[in-house]
Amino acid sequence: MYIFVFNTQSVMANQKLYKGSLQTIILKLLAENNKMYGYEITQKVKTLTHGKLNITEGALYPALHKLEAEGILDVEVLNIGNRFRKYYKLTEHGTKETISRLAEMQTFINTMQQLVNPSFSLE
Amino acid sequence: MYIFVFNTQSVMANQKLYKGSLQTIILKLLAENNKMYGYEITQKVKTLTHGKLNITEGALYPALHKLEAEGILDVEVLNIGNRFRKYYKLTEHGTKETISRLAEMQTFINTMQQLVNPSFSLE
DNA sequence: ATATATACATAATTTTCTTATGTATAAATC
DNA sequence: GATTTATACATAAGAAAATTATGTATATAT
Repeated sequence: MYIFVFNTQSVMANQKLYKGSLQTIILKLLAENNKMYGYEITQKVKTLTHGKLNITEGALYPALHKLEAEGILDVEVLNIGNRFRKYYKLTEHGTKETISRLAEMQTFINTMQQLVNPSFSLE
Repeated sequence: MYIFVFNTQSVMANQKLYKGSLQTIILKLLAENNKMYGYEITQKVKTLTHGKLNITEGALYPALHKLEAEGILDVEVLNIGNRFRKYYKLTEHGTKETISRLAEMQTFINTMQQLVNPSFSLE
């Protein structure tokens, strides 16, 4: 006999809300950690958000490829034993872009906070 | 001779970030204002966000119709002179749903704030 | 020996938006 | 008076960004 208990309140709130913020999250992590590989990013985000945000591979890898194609990220393939890892890091342009995206994210956060709960506002 | 000046920094930051939050914004406004019509919602959001968020009609009306179909909103059609307006208000179920969605939004905001700038965190 | 974790990738589908288009009345401007 | 802008609804086509499903392969833990 098994009893499963899920705390749906604390885990995986509304994943939908994170739509549109994945790229900014990736850029912020790379700004802090110099170079990271995809799987590492998913684990780091899971840890930092206490499991609230789980980046799926189907979202992550296309996002990394796109950022690379846009010249925001550089990639370096390293052999680790018998397998490979693709390490990503910010280009010079990517660093500028990150600063800009983080500013936009802060504006967004402030605006949403103001909208949903004016009393929490910093203004 | 015309000179156009746009301040692209303060107006319309990254509209993409708002993806997924439209329904919650609508619900919050209806919780505060009892009943509102579509156009009124777009104007209210524009004012409250100082022009940072402009809800398009192509996004708004389908969202209202969906919330109504889900039993979250009730609609009442009123004649104003020679035209009509569709006033929306929260159902009983919609009020509960709003409380839940606002809690999810607050969790999202806190998580994103923590991610992009840990020093701003309230924790 | 088997299951789980690590590590990449892509295709099909879904969701949610933008952009474009359409209709119609009211008010403001030229 | 004519024209533009604002008010007020609606939907269709297309784009963007995700989820879900599937695939491959090695390393580690049970």
